[in-house]
Amino acid sequence: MADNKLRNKQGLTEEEFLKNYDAGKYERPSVTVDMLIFTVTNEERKSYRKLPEKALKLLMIKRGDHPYIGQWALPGGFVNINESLEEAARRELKEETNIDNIYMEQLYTWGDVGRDPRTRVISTSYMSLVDSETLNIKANDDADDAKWFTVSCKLYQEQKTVTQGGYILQRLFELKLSNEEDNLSAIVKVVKTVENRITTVEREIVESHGIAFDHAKIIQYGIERLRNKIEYTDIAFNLMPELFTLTELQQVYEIILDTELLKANFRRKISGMVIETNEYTKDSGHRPSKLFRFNPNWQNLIEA
Amino acid sequence: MADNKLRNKQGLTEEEFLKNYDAGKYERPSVTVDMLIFTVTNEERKSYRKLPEKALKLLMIKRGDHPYIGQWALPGGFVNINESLEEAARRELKEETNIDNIYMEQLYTWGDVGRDPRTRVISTSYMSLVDSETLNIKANDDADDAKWFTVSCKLYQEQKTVTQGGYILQRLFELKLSNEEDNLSAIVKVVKTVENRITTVEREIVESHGIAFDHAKIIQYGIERLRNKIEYTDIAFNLMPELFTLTELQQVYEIILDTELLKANFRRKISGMVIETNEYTKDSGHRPSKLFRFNPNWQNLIEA
DNA sequence: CGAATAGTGTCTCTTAGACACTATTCC
DNA sequence: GGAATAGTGTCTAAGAGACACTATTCG
Repeated sequence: MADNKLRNKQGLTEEEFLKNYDAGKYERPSVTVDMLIFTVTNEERKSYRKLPEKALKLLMIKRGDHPYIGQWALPGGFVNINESLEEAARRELKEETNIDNIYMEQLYTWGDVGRDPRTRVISTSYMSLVDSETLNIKANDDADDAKWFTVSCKLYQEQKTVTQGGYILQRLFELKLSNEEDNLSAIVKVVKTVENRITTVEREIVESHGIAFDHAKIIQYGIERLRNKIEYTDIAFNLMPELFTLTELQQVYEIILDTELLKANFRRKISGMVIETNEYTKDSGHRPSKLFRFNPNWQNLIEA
Repeated sequence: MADNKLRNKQGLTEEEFLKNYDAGKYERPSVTVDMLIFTVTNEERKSYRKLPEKALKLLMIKRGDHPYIGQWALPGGFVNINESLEEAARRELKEETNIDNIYMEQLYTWGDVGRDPRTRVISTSYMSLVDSETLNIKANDDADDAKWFTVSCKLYQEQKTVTQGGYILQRLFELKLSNEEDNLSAIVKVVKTVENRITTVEREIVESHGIAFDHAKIIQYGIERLRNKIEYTDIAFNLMPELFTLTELQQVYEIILDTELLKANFRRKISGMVIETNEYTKDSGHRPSKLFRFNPNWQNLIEA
């Protein structure tokens, strides 16, 4: 901290300055955290001999009050004046999932003026990845209901326009959230502009059915980040149970990346991240497969 | 937006609800933006035949008031209630550099409770990259002085401790900011913990000489991001003038990454990102070199 | 010519992608 | 045997890294 004896232009020491500091001079925005809590679950198996398919799930909360009453929003809430952003995020996470110790990462801070019709709200979004076996949902107080939705986010239109000094790349993503009861959807437009060496990316919600606030944008951004990071980090293992087969791991990569991967190549790529055990799956209706665990000593080359 | 006719538990429509909404219920933090404005400049050439060396520069502002009076802080300021985060960042950028249209990217939001001794402040940091030729510094109102500092951030200690379920990787970075008049420095500790498949990264300022608030941490984070992104995106070109030689471009990569690169390999790597012109450097004291410009149609494979 | 920088060719090793093949279990 | 999944070997093409070489300008 600064030297206490220095005086400012008004002749005040730091101590005097801080005592007189009026924090109420400016009107302040509210600050919230929004949580993207992802997990991967096994769906019903189609035949007793087939493997169950996996699905990427996102936790949403039904709004019980205005605004967007009856629509679905990301879990989250206001940041208390005496807790850090991260503490607020962990608190929300605990309230929703009843789990303490899970992977969490700050994504982005959304600060547009009209985001929330109640008042000016700036929101920092966090992404959390949970293994579904460890999971146990607990409903929140100020919300009607918390439910898992199967998420998909597909690029369905891409348009590139070449300009004098660059180009405009416009992409439309269709975001779908569904479970037994509800089907939500949204279209998010992502526009990347390159003009005179300057790149800008803008996101806009074109339409939103049943998804509150600007949360469709936040979800699309989160899925994009998840897709990027799964390629060069080990975050996927946060979605896995303690022991898993390589096919299960591959399925998780496939639903997140929304592509099919070749088995042999996949296994080579992740070979350093896993440790073989001596256990095997049972009652599979076909050849049992070896179980693996995460290798915590895998060294990530790129990330900090 | 939600259906206006729906009524909440208190029997209010959305219109009625919003009219009665009391935004003042909770104490709110202040929200600021902090700008990391980087540029690359040519230093004095040592001999008339040698090429000038390049230096990575960061703009800092001398604090004219408490707290941290006399120390140096990142440019930035409070977010007004009627402007978006990004607008606030662009406004600060314009105030400091007098330039409108430059590269800017949101980095991270810092929300620890004790960050600012005046009051609770949550700050979103942005990184901007400017070509030094286009630059023209304009001093800020509430600051004594704005000055460019040569930045370096070196890893000088790395310690890995293996635990039962993972490891702890502790890294110490030495951050140095210097110009003709001032030498600032800080040591930032970055601890990566992997335990039971969960990865956590924490940053802590071990010591800070002349750098205000937690800004040493923010700078270290920004440089890390810059180093990562220069490897797989085209952001480096924001630091280049319209026309440049490949050696200049390589020098920019080298000072940011803090390593020497092999010329032939570097040229192969960036060949798709540049367009050859018919112009050459003059009066170089040796063989002139071809000038290139950025190729705006270079397709980035990874990023959105 | 020599100092300094510009610019190119090529070898090696690693990795990503595609494909084909073998192995094992249960019914 | 057949259905289903487990698991491996190998070819090819692209890329990263290291190194050596040639080219051009100015003084």
